Amino acid sequence: MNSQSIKVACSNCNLRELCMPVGLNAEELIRIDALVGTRRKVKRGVALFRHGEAFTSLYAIRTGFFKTCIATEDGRDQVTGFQMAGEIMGLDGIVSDQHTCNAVALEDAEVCVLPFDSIEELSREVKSLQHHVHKIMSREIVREHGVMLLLGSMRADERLAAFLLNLAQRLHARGFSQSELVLRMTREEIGSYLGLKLETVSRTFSKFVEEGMIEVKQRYIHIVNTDGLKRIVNPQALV
Amino acid sequence: MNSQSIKVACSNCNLRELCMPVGLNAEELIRIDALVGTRRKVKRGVALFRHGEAFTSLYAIRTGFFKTCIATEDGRDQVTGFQMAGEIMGLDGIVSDQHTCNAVALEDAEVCVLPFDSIEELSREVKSLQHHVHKIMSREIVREHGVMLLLGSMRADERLAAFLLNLAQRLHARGFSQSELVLRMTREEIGSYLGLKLETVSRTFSKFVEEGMIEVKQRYIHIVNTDGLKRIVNPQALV
DNA sequence: GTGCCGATTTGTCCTGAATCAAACAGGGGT
DNA sequence: ACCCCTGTTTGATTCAGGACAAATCGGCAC
Repeated sequence: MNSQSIKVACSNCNLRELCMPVGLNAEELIRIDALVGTRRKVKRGVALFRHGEAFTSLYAIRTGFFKTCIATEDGRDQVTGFQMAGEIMGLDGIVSDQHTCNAVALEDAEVCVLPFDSIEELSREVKSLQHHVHKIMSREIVREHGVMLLLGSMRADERLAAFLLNLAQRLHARGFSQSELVLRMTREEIGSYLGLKLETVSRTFSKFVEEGMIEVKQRYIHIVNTDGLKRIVNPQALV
Repeated sequence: MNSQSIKVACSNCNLRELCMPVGLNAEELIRIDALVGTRRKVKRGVALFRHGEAFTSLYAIRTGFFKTCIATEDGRDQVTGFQMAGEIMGLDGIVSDQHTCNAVALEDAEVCVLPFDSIEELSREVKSLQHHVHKIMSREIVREHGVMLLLGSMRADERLAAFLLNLAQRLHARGFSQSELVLRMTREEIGSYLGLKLETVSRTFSKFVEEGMIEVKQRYIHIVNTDGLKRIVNPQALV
């Protein structure tokens, strides 16, 4: 067993508290090490999978940052999410055995390939894995409910504030600062996700800067007034 | 075994081709009959479950029509979906062991209560059930992607056309006409789902009537020109 | 039948975000 | 160091949908 094969295992992955193995005990953890068939590196700008491709596996992000988006034949394009280390992609493919969206790396990335057959097989034996898989899918459904709320009923500034707070919170859970972040996506991609045009995103950033909520230097964002942003999203929340 | 207990079984439910048992063979079908713990009648306007309540079961709709919606403390309210016979509700509750949205009956309804513990238990033994549960969750994720596309990038008339076509298609799959339908929800609920105000929904209906696309009489809708509606949603689709 | 009330339609005006346009970075390659 | 190209900012204008208001409709209780 060389150092490479040791590394390809959930049990010594530093993301195990965030990723597939959450909630598993030591013994179960060892059992799911076998889930990770291979690793795959994905260069910035390259698709991990595309709409229409056969679905075989879920993907757990080890490093890097992705967007998922759906594109219609008439040229519409909607970013459906941004994914970071420890998050699972590919759930959309299960229902029809083919992917229904594109997953594109926004920076050089590495993913663990989790063959779905193996996940189902092991899920039948390891109760806590089964339940965790259900939770992962349920979490995605709930996340999307939140996006629907955002898209259906929020103003531009509310959407952007919610977006920044969400990103910061997820990065914080991964050990990064909760007030400083580097955006991996363009203003246009943010706009697509939030149902806004890139100019509106840019203007709203500028407005937040004027109001002293944040500092912006290109993709770098410093959240100066977290409570202020929270108040924008939900005026009642903090009195 | 009386006639009542015979009826409480997937194997003689006329929705078995649409509901939980899809893809199961005769033997498996009998095994999942035991899943249905009880039936529950829900009067129009009453909540089957509410945000914050403990999650214990999924619900399969036998008869009736529901909406699911999330409400925020600041009074925002977003309809996240409309559900009809054969569809499964409650998936949002798995991740945190409590429901995160409200499910309200839009007409008198009856649901099958499927204790989630039992589903997981049986899923570990019946492969095809396991896979079907995964598909149901994946389908919901994909559906929500579609709603995100709609909310993020479509105009009012495109949203409403897509909504009508989707309803008609689902009703058709249940043996109803594909061109006539009776809306179970108010203009306001449609608007909430589509990210529009009720006045805009009403105006857009009127516009469709003027253009000869549909006929409207209160909640009754007759789709006169399906292709016309499809062209509104996607101009490229039909040449 | 009458009256009430919620749902819907329609009208008018207004506004937030889109559109169009132009200037302005900044980074990478040569 | 230079240029090019992509991404971003900012300005001016437009417009789709929202907000507000009023009229109409229909069902239901009495």
